[in-house]
Amino acid sequence: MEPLPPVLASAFEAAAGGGAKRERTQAQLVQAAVRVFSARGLAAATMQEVAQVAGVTPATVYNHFSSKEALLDRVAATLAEGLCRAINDSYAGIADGAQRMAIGQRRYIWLAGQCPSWALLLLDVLAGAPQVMAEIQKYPLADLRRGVRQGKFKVPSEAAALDVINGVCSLGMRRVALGLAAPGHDIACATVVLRALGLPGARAAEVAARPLPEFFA
Amino acid sequence: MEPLPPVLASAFEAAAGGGAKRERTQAQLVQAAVRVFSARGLAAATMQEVAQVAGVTPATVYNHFSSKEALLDRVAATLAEGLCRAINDSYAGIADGAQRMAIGQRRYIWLAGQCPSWALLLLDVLAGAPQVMAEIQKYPLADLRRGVRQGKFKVPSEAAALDVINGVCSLGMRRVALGLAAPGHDIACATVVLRALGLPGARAAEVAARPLPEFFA
Amino acid sequence: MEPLPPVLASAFEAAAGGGAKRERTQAQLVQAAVRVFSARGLAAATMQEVAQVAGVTPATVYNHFSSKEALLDRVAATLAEGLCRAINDSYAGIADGAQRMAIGQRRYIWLAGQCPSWALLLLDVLAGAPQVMAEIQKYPLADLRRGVRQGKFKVPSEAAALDVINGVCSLGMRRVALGLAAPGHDIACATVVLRALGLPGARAAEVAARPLPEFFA
Amino acid sequence: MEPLPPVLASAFEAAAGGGAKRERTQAQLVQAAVRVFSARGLAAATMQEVAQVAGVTPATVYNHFSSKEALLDRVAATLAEGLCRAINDSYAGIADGAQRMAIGQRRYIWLAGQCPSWALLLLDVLAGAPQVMAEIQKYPLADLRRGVRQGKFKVPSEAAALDVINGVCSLGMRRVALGLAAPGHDIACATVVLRALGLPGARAAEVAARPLPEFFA
DNA sequence: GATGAATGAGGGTTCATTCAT
DNA sequence: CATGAATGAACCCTCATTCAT
Repeated sequence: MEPLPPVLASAFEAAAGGGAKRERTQAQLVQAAVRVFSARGLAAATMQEVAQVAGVTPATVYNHFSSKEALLDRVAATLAEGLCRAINDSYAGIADGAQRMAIGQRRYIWLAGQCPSWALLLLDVLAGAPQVMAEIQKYPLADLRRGVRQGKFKVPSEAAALDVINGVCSLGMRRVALGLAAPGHDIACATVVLRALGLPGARAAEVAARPLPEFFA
Repeated sequence: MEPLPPVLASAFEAAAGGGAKRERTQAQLVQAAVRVFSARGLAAATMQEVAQVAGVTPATVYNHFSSKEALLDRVAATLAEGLCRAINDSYAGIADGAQRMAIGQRRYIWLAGQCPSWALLLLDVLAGAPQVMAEIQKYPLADLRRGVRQGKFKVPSEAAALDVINGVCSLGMRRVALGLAAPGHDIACATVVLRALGLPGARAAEVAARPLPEFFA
Repeated sequence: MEPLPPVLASAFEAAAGGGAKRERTQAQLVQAAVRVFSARGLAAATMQEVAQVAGVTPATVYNHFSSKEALLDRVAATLAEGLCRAINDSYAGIADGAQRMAIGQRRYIWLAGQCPSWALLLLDVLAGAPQVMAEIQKYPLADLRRGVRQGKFKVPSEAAALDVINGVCSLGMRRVALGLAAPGHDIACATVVLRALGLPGARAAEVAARPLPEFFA
Repeated sequence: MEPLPPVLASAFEAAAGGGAKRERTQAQLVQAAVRVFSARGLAAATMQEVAQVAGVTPATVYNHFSSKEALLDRVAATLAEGLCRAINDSYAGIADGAQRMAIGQRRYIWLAGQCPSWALLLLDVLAGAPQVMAEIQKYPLADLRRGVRQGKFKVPSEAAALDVINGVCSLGMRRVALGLAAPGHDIACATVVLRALGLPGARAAEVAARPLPEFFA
């Protein structure tokens, strides 16, 4: 089984590095779960293999997570929040809501190219963990509102705006992760999203194509 | 278990009404599968319950579909193609690519409000039947190209355009099916999609809000 | 699936060539059964595949054979009696009981080298069809008694003699069919059998090594 | 269902008496399997009945044996090695290769009379477990080579010799187990085998008829 | 005589989960 | 806290067999 790609590994480091033993064990279990879920697919993955990959017995997994679903939720939360924060931090210094939005779109899609199987896992677990999905909506929502406040975005409704932001991001990631995308798909996606949010076409293309800030995941 | 909503029932009628017994039985099985998959969820549904709902023995199901996956594929194809065609037919008389696109978006989202559980099932089965998903892409793709030829759409890439079309449609349907959407979400979604495809904001809103043609599913 | 080897095909010809249609159909079914049983193994073979190979429906098979076991019995009988008679006929002109015995041993083992999968099938079906096995005992038993009458064989009991005759023949065939035998295994087997039946060692080896009469199966 | 005959029971005792629980459970499962396989026949036996007879659930059986075939292999190995060793030990003090060979033949055939259903099971499982069969060949092979070294046996090939040894033993056991043998079949079989291996007739009969050493299975 | 369709019965196998130690 | 062992509950799937047409 391939090792965790570096770009994602840091998402687990905070937890794994924490002092308490219980936290460290749980972090190991989550890592094992990520690998098993990713390798086998959500439905086909078994608790027994998670335990085996983590180097413990199934009973131990249940000492930390009361059910498979609970473990899934934790995986979803860990993956999503780690990534969201890392990506959000990467453009902390940028004020323009439109540019922030474009960077977010492009980084997620870029990530899908860097570690495809993990991206597909992320999409899968989020589809099954709605409350986690709701939780991480705060990041795009904040950028959306910032853009609106700045007069750059103008949208019929926040709901429709979120649907386009998340919808394009999901499908763009999937397309890239499956190797079906041409180069520059991230920029194209960012462009259509910005236009959907109300930027004029030329301006959308320009903002979407700006160089990405560095990203330390 | 709720009965098949009328708007979807016609998708099965051709098959169910056909003369040959084999076809009739298969149509019954597909109907039963739709109900069971929808009620239990894709993963939790069992062939035994499908058989029971269809009024046959499990062995009979396997006489017609060699595996659960084969049955799922057929359900996906039946649902998707039936709907796609019905919706497409509903705006056959409309020449404007942008308006056709808006009608498509809105009809799918409207449908999610009419029969939420079927809509969620549709989204689920399509996620697991990529070849069916690919097959039905021809409908939005045709409208997209029509709009481009008419000079109404201008997109960075067909791939990005399809991602926005499908992404917004999926999330919009889900939001409506889950009862999380405000009234008019269909129009809002159509608006953002049209803008993403290059229509100026005002024009997008106007086209998206035009009255829908009648729909006989 | 490989065709029936010529050396065995004739075993079915009498039946297949017979005038009545019912007989011809049954002969086709038996041929199909031989191929399926041989290809899949007795336990794994299914009536449905037999039907398919024979080009009929399963129900038709049951019009001719009341059960799988009945079909198996017929296969056993057809194979065994066809072979026994052909081999027996091949040394009809030889009076010496010892030589007849040696020829029989060697022909069966030679056959296992010519068509291994059929030989293994024969061994399998005979193991499961004791009455057929009993029926074909008459051939070696006749040669045994002939040898005894001629004063060439001297055995503690007919039962022990049959056990050695059949035991060596079975294992020798299996060994050859599995490709585990050195050249000349047929002669070696015939030699030990003749010795077991009372021939002095040198004479056993000489008789066992005599040229085989022609064989038209 | 008849209990394990004492003469075979000891083959399981070492394992059953062992301290570790896992080993004890496996020994129970093997015992249960022996009884079920023997009562129902190899093909018709089910894991569920094995579990029931062992007093556990089917899942437990699969905790110890990954498949029905794995269980069968273990049964074959346990039966065969236990018996082989016990019989071999019973004539440990005898130097004469011919006599050792005769004792082996007779003991196996005697055993078939003592516990017929177990003998038939043994023959069945060995037919389906070639690697176990190969493993236990070392016992007769050693005696064969010993006899050859002692100048008592003279055989055309080891392969033919093994075929006669095993062939007669198998058929002799089966005949006795099925109740088809006259008294003294064991001696008759041993006689023909010794003659096949090169002993002169009179000497073969004398050696084969010597009293058997005691046997504590 | 042949068939299309259906089935009854059950088999092997899996896996989330529990509990005494 | 971790474990070894066990389990309950089903599931998917198979196949010999039947019967109206």
